Amino acid sequence: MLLDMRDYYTPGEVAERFALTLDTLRYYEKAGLLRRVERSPSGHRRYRTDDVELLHLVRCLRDTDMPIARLRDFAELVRAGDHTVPDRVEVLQGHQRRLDERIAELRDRQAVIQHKIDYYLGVLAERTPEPVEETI
Amino acid sequence: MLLDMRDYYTPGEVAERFALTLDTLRYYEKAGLLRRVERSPSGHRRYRTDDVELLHLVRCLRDTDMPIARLRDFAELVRAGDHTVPDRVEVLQGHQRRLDERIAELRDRQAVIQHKIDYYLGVLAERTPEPVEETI
DNA sequence: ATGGGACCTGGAGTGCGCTCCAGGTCAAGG
DNA sequence: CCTTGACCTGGAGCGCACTCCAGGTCCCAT
Repeated sequence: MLLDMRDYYTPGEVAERFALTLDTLRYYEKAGLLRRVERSPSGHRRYRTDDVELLHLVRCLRDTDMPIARLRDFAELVRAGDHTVPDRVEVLQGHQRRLDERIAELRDRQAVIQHKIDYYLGVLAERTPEPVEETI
Repeated sequence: MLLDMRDYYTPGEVAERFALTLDTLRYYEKAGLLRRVERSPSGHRRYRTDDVELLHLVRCLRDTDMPIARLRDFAELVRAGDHTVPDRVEVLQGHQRRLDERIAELRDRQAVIQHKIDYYLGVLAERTPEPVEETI
C-alpha cells in the first residue's frame, strides 16, 4: 500500500483543499500573495508545505476581508526573512483589532434590525388580535 | 426662536446624517432602494420622514453587506403595502441569520490568526532568550 | 446684476477581486 | 496512435457598488 510521500501538492489538490479555483490560485501568485511557486519539468506548479501553510493564512485573511494589497505586503514580509517577524505580528494584530471592530459593528447593526423586526411583529400581533390562549 | 418645523429634509442634510454622498443617495434612489423622492418646485429633492426612516434601515443593511439587489426587493415589499409585512420580517430574519453565521465565521478565522500570532511571538521569545525576571 | 452654493441630469469611469477564454503542452491509459 | 484530463499562458471580461463629471438651474445675499 505505497504511502504517497510526495513533498508537494498539485494545483488541483490545493485548490480543492482551500475551496479556491485554479484561476484564483494563479491570480494570488501573480498578485504576489505567494512566492513564485516551483514547477515540475513539464511546467506544472508544485506547491510545497510552505506554500500551503501561507495559503492557509492567506485564506483566513481574505475570508476576513483583508484587501489583496495588504496581503501582498504581508507576503513580502514573509519573503524578506525572519527579521520581519515583529512586523508580521503587527500586521496581524492590526487585523485582529479591525475584526473586533467589525464584529462589534455587525452586532450593533443587528440590534437595529432586530428592533425593526420586533416592530413589524408588533404590527402583525395587533392586526390579528388573537385572544391570549390561557392554560386552565 | 422660530423652531424649524419643516416636514422634509434636504439632500445635503440626509447625506450628512447617514454619511453618504449625494451621488450615493441618488444612486440608491435610481436603484429602487427608496421610492421616487418628492421634489421642490425647483426640482430639488425633499426627503420625508418616511424616506429617512427607510434610509436608516437601508444603511444598516448595507453596512452589514446586504447586496443592493436584495435591498431593492425589500424596498419593493415596503412600497407594495402593509400586507407584505410578513415577507419583510422573513427577509430581515434571514439577514440576521446570515449575520450570525458571518460573525461566527469571523470569530473562527480570528482564532486561526491568533494561533499564528502566538506562534510568531513564541519564535520571538526564543530568539531573545530574556531571563525570566523573578520577584524576590 | 453678480457671485456662490446647493442641487439637478445622464452617462462615463473606477477599483476590486476575481473569472473566463483561446489556444497550447504534457503524461498516462486503452 | 489517440484521446483524455490536468495543467499552462496572456489577456480580456465581469459584477458590484459606487464615484465622478460636464453642463445646467435656481435662489439668495452682497
